[in-house]
Amino acid sequence: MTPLFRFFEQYNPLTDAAKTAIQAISTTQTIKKGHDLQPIGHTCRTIYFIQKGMARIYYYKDDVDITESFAFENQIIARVESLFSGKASRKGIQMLETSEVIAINATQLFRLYDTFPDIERLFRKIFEAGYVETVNRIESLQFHSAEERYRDLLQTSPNILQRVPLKHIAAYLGITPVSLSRIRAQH
Amino acid sequence: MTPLFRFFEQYNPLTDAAKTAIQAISTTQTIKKGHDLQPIGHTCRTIYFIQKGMARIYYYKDDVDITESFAFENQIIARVESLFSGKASRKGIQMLETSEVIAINATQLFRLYDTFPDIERLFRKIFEAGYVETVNRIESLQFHSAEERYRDLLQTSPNILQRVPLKHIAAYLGITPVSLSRIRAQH
DNA sequence: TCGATTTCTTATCATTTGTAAAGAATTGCC
DNA sequence: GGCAATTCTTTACAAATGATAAGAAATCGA
Repeated sequence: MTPLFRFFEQYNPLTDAAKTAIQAISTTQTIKKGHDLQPIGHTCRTIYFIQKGMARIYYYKDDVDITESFAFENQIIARVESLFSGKASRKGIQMLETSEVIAINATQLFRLYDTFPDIERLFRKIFEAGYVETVNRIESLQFHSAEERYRDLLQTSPNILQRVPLKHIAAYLGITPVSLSRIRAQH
Repeated sequence: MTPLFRFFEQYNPLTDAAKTAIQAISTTQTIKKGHDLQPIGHTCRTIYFIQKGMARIYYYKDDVDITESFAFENQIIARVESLFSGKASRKGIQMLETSEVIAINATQLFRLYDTFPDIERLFRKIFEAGYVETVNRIESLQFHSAEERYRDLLQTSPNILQRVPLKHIAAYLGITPVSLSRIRAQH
C-alpha cells in the first residue's frame, strides 16, 4: 500500500491511526483491460487509486461513446459529480489496460472524516487539486482550437498515444476521430 | 450578514463561535457596474459572497475577452484555480451590475480551519458542489452543440438575457457574438 | 435630451469540423 | 500464423462556426 500513502503524503500528512483506518476500508482489485471497474448507472461510492495501469471515465451522448477523462498510475479516479451529489452517475469507469487498483469505500471514508480531521483535510486537498484541473480544462475546451488541445494533451501526457486508442483521445478532445486524423496528418 | 449564513446553512451548520470568527475576517464592499472586484494578475486570496448584483470571471486569450463564468446574488465567487494553487491568476472578477459583496479573507479563513473543523467542512462542501458544477460544464462544452449550450443556459438562468450583454454570454458559451446572433435568429 | 459609444445583427466568404463510406493498418484471438 | 474484428486514415460533401465589415439598435454620459 505504500504508493497510495506516498501519494497521500504529497497532499497532507496522516497519523498512523488514520492510515490504519484508511487501510481498513480499502481493498486491492485487479481488472482486465477493457472491463468496467464501475458500470454506468450506479451512484459512485468508491474512490480508486490506480497502482498499475490506466482507466477512463466514459458515458454515452446520443449513442456515441465519450471519454470524459483519463487516469494513470499513481492517480485517483472517481466520478465526482455522483460522489458529491449522491445522484446516480451516467458515467462508467473502464480500464484501458489490465490494472491493479485500490478501492476505497467512500461511504465509510466520509464517516472517518468525523474521527480523523487529517483524513478529511487530505481528501479536501486532493479534490481541490482536481477542481483546479477541471477549471483549467474548461479554459482549454472553451477557447482553444482542437489542434491546440491535442498538442497540450501530448505535452501533459507524452506517452498517451502509446497507451490509448485515438478514438478515445478524439472524444476526450471533443472532436471526431476523423477530425483528429486530419489534425495529425498535417504533421 | 444573514443572507451569507443562510447560504452557509444549506451546506453545513456552524457554531456561533465559528460564525463570529468568519464575521471577523469579512467585510462588505460596494462595487460599481463595470469595475473590477479583482484585477487580472494577482493571487486570489479572497472569497466573495454576492449579496446583491452579479459578476463574471474573465480573462484574455489572444486579446479576446473571455467570460469563464457568471455569479449571481447569493452565490460564492472566487478564482479557484489560483486560490487552491497559490499561483497568480490570469483571470479577473468584474461586476456586471453595481453590487454589494462580502469579502472573506481566504488566508485567514484557511487558518480558521485548524480551530473550527465545522468551517473547514463548510467550505469543503461548498467547493465540492462547485467542483460538480464544473464537471458538468465540461460535459456541456465537450459534446453539446452551441445551440444546446445556449438553451441549457437559458434554462438554468432564465433572466440572464436581461442582465448580461450577449457578447459575454457568447464568450461563456465558447462561440463568437456573431455565432450567437445566428443561433438566436433562427428562433 | 442628444450625441457618442457600445452592442447587436446581418451578410459574405473562408475555415473548421462533422458525416458517411471505403479501404488500409493494426490488433486480438484461436 | 492467420483470420476476424477493430481501429485508423482518407476522400468527398454538408453543416457549423469564424472573420470581417457595415449598418441598426441600444446604452451611456455630459
